[in-house]
Amino acid sequence: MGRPPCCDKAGLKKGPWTPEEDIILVSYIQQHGPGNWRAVPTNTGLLRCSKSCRLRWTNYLRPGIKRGNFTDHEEKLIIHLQALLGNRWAAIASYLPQRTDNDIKNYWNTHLKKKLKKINGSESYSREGFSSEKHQISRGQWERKLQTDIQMAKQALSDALSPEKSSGLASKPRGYASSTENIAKLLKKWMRNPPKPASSDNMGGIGTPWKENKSSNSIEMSEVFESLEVFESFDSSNSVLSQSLSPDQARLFQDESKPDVNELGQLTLLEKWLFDDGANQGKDDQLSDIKLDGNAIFF
DNA sequence: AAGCGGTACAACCGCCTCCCC
DNA sequence: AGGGGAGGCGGTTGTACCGCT
Repeated sequence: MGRPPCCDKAGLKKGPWTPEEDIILVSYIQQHGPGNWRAVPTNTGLLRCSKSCRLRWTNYLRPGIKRGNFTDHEEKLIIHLQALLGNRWAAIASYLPQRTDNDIKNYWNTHLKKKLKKINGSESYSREGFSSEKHQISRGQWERKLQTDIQMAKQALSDALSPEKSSGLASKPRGYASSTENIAKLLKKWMRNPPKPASSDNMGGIGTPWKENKSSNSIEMSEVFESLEVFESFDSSNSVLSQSLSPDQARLFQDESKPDVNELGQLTLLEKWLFDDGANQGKDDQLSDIKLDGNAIFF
């Protein structure tokens, strides 16, 4: 007797999630908190496998997720981090707490890959990312850019990890109201744009009612951009990176096309900077306020 | 106006890692 | 210490939408 399959094919529903399912999932998580995903389908009656529930939550329903266009800064940060970490989307996503790994992965595959190919030409860009030997940006420039982005990421990360500022990512069972609002919002949209009657809907679903209506998001998004513009103006003139790096350490950031043992060191260093550098808390406090406001706008 | 191709993104699949017994 | 199971992760696919011809 093997292990009970987590995704028992028989009787399980696949395909797009319906609003009803979302509501059931969210209300369950409101009560019990995320985790113990195996118990979720059993306790909720959802005909979904535990993985599917977890994925739906983490990629879509979780509070604090920012949707829509990626900002320039986010884009650059992703590019830098991808160069550093390779296709470790979860690790990259941890530096952009409002984005999911899936989102980042999709964005990379659909936008950035092509963009970088265009910019750098096929020679200097490989499937893994940059080949830094041929990278056109000089090391100094690149370090400065990275430094700026790291400052941003640091703040975002500390916000996400800070209990009082966190938008509820921690595993506390309470505090998922924003998620409910999220659902309510989506439901409104869904009511406004009800799905076309599916002629051959044998998946049991109702098509893809959830596709974000891009035009109807314009107001929200402009607000988001407003708040991020402050982000953009963030002055990162301190040279944390160059000051805290020995030449050897700095070299770690140079050649990166394939994750290897060194890379763990890189990640550790990166995280060290993100967490340890408390010298710029003044700026960070400003940013925290901005971000809090931003969250208030999002949800 | 219709058809077609490209793009974006949600969701699935299968492997891997970590934790618990 | 070893095995089993749950959760996590990255790659890939399916499909709806959009713009161009």
